[in-house]
Amino acid sequence: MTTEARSSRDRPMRADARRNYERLLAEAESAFAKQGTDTSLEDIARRAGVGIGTLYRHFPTRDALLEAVLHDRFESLTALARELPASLSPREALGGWLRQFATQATAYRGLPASVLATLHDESSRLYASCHAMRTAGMELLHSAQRAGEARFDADSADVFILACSLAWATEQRPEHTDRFLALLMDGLRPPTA
Amino acid sequence: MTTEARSSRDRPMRADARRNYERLLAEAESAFAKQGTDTSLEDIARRAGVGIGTLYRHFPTRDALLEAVLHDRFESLTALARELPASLSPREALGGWLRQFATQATAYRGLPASVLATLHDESSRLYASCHAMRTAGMELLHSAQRAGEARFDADSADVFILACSLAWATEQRPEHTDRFLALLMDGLRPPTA
DNA sequence: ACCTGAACACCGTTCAAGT
DNA sequence: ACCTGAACACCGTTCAAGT
Repeated sequence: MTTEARSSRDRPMRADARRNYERLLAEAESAFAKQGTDTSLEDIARRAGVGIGTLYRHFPTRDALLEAVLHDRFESLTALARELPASLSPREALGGWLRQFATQATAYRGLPASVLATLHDESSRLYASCHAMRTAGMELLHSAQRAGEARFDADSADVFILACSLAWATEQRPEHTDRFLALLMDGLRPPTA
Repeated sequence: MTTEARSSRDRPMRADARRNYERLLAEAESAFAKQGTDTSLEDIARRAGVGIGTLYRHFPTRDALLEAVLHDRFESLTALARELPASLSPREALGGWLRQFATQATAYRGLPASVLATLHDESSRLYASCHAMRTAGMELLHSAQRAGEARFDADSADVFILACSLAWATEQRPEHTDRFLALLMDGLRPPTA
């Protein structure tokens, strides 16, 4: 199954295999950044100087490769969601997290779509990593709701979709991130406030 | 240039050419609906029973084909934008139009992205047709702003991007269109109201 | 255990040859 | 004037053969 891909983080690898793994990761990172999440896998292998088969051995699907590239980002977003409430009001914490999420999710063109797509496919490696981040982030929504600082008629699935839409909009006009975010946050305000 | 594609609506065509044109349009419509805007052009030609060259002759680019398929939708959205203010308040007119826009833009998966992408490419046939619709729709935003029923710190380019994000979100959860729309409309409310 | 690249299937796009 | 389909370039994915 995904044993090969996993081993790179969990178990030792032969030196040449590890080197190939790292090279592929580095090239994938830069290719996704430059060309978007639908960039050519063959190109990545070529630039990394390995056969296409090697890419598939390490990353059996495009999602597996994307997950490896995104893993650290997702982890830090999860961590952020747990730290923010310490220093900010529930509403501010949610806003701060959404802002960071939108920024991170704009790193590669097409990422918001890829992230949402993965949530429909539990078998994907991206799913687990993404799910944890989503859960942590949406905990901030629940806190804000309990504190009466966010409306109740939007479940976390909705809000996560909106967060992705926000990222999608941000992708179109990065310089207006703050406006889009402000609008989303205003929309999330409880009706009576 | 685009003379061939144009001629189908403007000038007479040889009978066989017209038949091919109609068939291609019909197959494209159903292929876009079933497979999204990135569906295979070869497949469309095959289903229409014509050579791939014939598809390219009538529709030199994917956008040209998309435009032909979307033309009527865009025209009716433009018309709607002009009719709504007669019977509704400026704010309600904007909301009603956005609702219809989101619904229409969900007809084919990937459409919100295609529509936004086209606005960066003035030479595209889709551009003109899309631009007219956008202008008419965003006129409703300006009316609402003048009536004090929408905030001023969002220009029409922003709001159109948001409308596309709304459509994008709707694509993910069609059954929650109204919630997403309500949230957007609340976000557009003037701060003091 | 890992790597390679040929092989297969598929698509986008062009264009010479046909009617 | 229009149609056809072969030709070319490219990509995703698999797998037999190599070390």
